[in-house]
Amino acid sequence: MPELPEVETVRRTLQPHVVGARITGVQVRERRLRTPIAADFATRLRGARITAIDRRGKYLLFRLAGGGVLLVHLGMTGNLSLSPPGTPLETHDHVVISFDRPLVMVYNDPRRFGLMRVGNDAALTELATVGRDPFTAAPAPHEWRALVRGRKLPIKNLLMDQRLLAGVGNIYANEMLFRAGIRPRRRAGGLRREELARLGTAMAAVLADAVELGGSSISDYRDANGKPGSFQMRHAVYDRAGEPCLSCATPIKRVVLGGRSTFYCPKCQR
DNA sequence: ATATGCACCTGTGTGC
DNA sequence: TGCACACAGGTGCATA
Repeated sequence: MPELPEVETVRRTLQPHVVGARITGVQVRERRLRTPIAADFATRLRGARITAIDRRGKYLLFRLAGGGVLLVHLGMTGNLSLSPPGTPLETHDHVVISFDRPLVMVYNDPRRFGLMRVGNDAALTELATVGRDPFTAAPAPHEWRALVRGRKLPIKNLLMDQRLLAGVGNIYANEMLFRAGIRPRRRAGGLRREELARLGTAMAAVLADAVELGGSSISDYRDANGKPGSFQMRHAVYDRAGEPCLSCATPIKRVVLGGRSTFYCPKCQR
């Protein structure tokens, strides 16, 4: 579920409540995430004060006083939400963190594809391969050339390569290619200069709009306050197979690229 | 090095 | 109503 705009929305909605708070309790109800939650996870968090929340691609980094980091990835169905102490827990509420204020932060994740780890920046190996963040550090036009040079894979697959551009997932790769007028299957290295320029513009616009609207709520995504996003109302192609293109009314096509559903308008995207 | 396919896990929707 | 199957926002590993 959560791609860059959703993770950024969660970060923004957590920040005012959690930054400055001290962790007073950590309850791990289910350790079996993508990588099992370490045995000393709770011990290392207890007593720590959160000084900031950063984001790198789809990762959230809770900065802890003293140099530690709580690293969180929401996977496909992960969710971080705030609630008053004493709120009944629900199925798949795997981790509950309480603070020195009347507030708890709950990690819920039905499919358990997410990740929670405590360490320092150097010890968090998963951060080593995270590429540049297209929301806070969008590639300049001349940098696109270097990103795609010699690459034969479909441009959509390249957009979703977290080692290059961290944060773009299936929804937003589809949407930005529609806005750029480029077919998802086009070989990345074969795109012309003006197409790359259009893609850069489309990427910035789609991400900005999506963050502005609080992300996309397809089924169960909510921000930290339980509020859904509304960018799904703006989806031009994602999950619209057979429906008319919003621009030319041609039926939207669905194909599979890299094992992921891919949607495009055969007329507007060349 | 690069590209692809599948496994990981639970929930939901569809068709029989 | 039950059952089988396909599919879902992501990533990592095995395989060519």
